[in-house]
Amino acid sequence: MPGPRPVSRPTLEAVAARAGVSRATASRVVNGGAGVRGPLAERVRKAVEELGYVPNQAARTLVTRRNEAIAVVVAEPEARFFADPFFARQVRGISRELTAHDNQLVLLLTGGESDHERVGRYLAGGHVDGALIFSLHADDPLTGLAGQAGVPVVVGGRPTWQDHDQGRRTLYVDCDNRGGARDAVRHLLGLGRRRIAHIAGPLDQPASVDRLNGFRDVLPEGGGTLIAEGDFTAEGGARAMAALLERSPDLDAVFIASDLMASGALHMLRTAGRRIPQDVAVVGFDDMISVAEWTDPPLTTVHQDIEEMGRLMARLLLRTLEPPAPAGAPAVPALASIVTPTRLVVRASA
Amino acid sequence: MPGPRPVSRPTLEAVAARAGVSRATASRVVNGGAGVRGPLAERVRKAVEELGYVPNQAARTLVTRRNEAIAVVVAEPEARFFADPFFARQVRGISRELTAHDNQLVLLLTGGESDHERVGRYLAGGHVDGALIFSLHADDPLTGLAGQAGVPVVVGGRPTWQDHDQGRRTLYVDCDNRGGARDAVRHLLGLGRRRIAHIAGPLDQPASVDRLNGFRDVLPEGGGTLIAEGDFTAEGGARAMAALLERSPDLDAVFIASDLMASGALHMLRTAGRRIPQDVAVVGFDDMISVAEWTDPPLTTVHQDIEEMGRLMARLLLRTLEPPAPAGAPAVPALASIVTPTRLVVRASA
DNA sequence: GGCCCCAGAGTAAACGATTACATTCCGCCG
DNA sequence: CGGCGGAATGTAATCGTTTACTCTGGGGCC
Repeated sequence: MPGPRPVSRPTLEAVAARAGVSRATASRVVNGGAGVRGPLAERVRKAVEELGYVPNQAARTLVTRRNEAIAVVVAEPEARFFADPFFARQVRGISRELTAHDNQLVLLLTGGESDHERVGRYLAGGHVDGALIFSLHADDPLTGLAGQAGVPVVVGGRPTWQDHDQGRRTLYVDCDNRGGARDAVRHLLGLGRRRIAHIAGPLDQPASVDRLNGFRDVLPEGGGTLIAEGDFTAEGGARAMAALLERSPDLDAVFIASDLMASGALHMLRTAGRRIPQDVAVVGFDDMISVAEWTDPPLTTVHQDIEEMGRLMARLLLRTLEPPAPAGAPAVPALASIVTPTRLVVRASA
Repeated sequence: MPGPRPVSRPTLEAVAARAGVSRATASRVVNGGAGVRGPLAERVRKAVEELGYVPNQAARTLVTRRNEAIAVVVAEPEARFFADPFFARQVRGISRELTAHDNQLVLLLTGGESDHERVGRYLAGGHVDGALIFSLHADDPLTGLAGQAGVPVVVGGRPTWQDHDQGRRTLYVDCDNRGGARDAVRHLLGLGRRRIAHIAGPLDQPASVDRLNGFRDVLPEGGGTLIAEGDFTAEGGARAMAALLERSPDLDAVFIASDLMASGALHMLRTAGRRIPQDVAVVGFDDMISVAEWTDPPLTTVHQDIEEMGRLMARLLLRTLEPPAPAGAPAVPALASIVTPTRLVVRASA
């Protein structure tokens, strides 16, 4: 037996009737009450209260063309992405910022190619005012889809195709991957290490490339046998570590492009009988506390403020949506992509 | 400079005009085309194609009172909940099921008390057709809010207040926590362990209580000094383990109510010089692969199919929303809460 | 004291779809 | 050959808001 059929919610009409005013006046009060005299406004507010009136968003959207909702689009060709705490945190920051501005968060998880069409349709359907896009790989068509649907976009992480016209224009928020990597490697040098290896993430992802470039900024000669490519999983980290140990048994430090890979690598190093940090010093990247603090030993790593990045993405997008400033207004700073700083957190592994 | 102002999307009116039919006919074709003759329908479809028409959801919702959207409400008084891979997986299952039925997922993260009012307003506003609610604690008013807003609800995990009238009626999806716990403890018994301890989750959460009850089903005498309460974090697991070791230094096995706590406990056991599983056998709960497979040694644990649970939640809710079957139709099975089975996965720790 | 003007309130026209109901058309049966 | 019925199509009401525009009344200025 289905529950009680939801009683039809009161409409603005009902509120107006109860307060003895016109629908227009009631509407004005509900939306801030500018231009309505005190006592009248009060009557309307009372009626709203008594009836438990809540505006019907569909009707409102229909006329204002505003949804007060933004989409978070997540490409997850591999299962990993969404389960990644990295992403979860970022969504949390986004949610905070959005609800602070009374916007809703619509989550779009896309699996394969077929889903892209669905997402495109959805964005084009005008369900949301803007989109925050996370895609793992270089060739992801999602951003293009959104753009051509006329939906403003901010992407998470630097896009690869900055050389395109569209790429250059695309707003993004990223952390200072390259600078963070430099700090990590300098720290290892400071500890007196001289055979420093690197486990990179998949090199079709800009973050991986940037971290690798940071490594090379400090160690231009560090090449070939001291670099291995992982896949941002613990298992991949272990495999890469094994490969490095075989090729360069004398390495005395590793900078690893993610904490998760680092946890796998630590595992492998222990298995190979290396003591950490005495024999091999290890530095990770991300500062995923649930990982970094609980490895054995606790991981020295490059911290990035993930939640803040999410917040910034949302803020940037919302600003994009604001109506262009009136002529006389104080000039707002132009909208631009954001790169947040990183910070080395020293624990026991290096 | 803002991008190109989004060109106004074509309306159904435009499609109708181009196809040379009335709006009504065009609408019928767009919604499945029942009762429209072949050639006409074809003309309409062509017009849709050429104009790139996408129905305006707001207008549609206004008249049908259907949103094709459901809310996922997550109480996260502590930061932990959302970052928990457990939850992420469940959302993934939900998303799969929803998009398979062309429904959208609206994510509502609620922080403190103040947020509850916001969520209540949102649900009452008729933005969504139903809600999936995850709350950590017993006294969470979210379910009540939704119910009183007339929005159908399915909750994740058994609610505590099953004794209430409302509680009994509330639909939920949970895994067989109690049975899983029994299997875990029986496994330890089978290994010849006799001093078996338990680290429980916070006992204001039903899942924790059920797992504890499963433990007691098998070991009714297992009491006092062999039970400690954790908080589902690795750190809390470590603390609880330390307490147990102090109170009962002779314990030879632990069943721990979550993998994350287990990882902390393993850490503590090693620190205390215990070999695993020789000195102390350890069984976890959840089978969070990213945790359980990478502990040292890999963790024996109780597997639950989290993604499937998410899928089931969504399916159950969608079924609730279906119009009541017409009189003559084959009787559909009554809607009921679901308890999914668990399965012991044996790795190296026990 | 008359006028102008403006702020405050009301009227009504959108917004873009769905759908009950009216109309038309056609084939078929008696 | 006329009328009947049902399927295909069109007409128009409706959903609940916002907002441009009109109307009203009263205060300030000359």
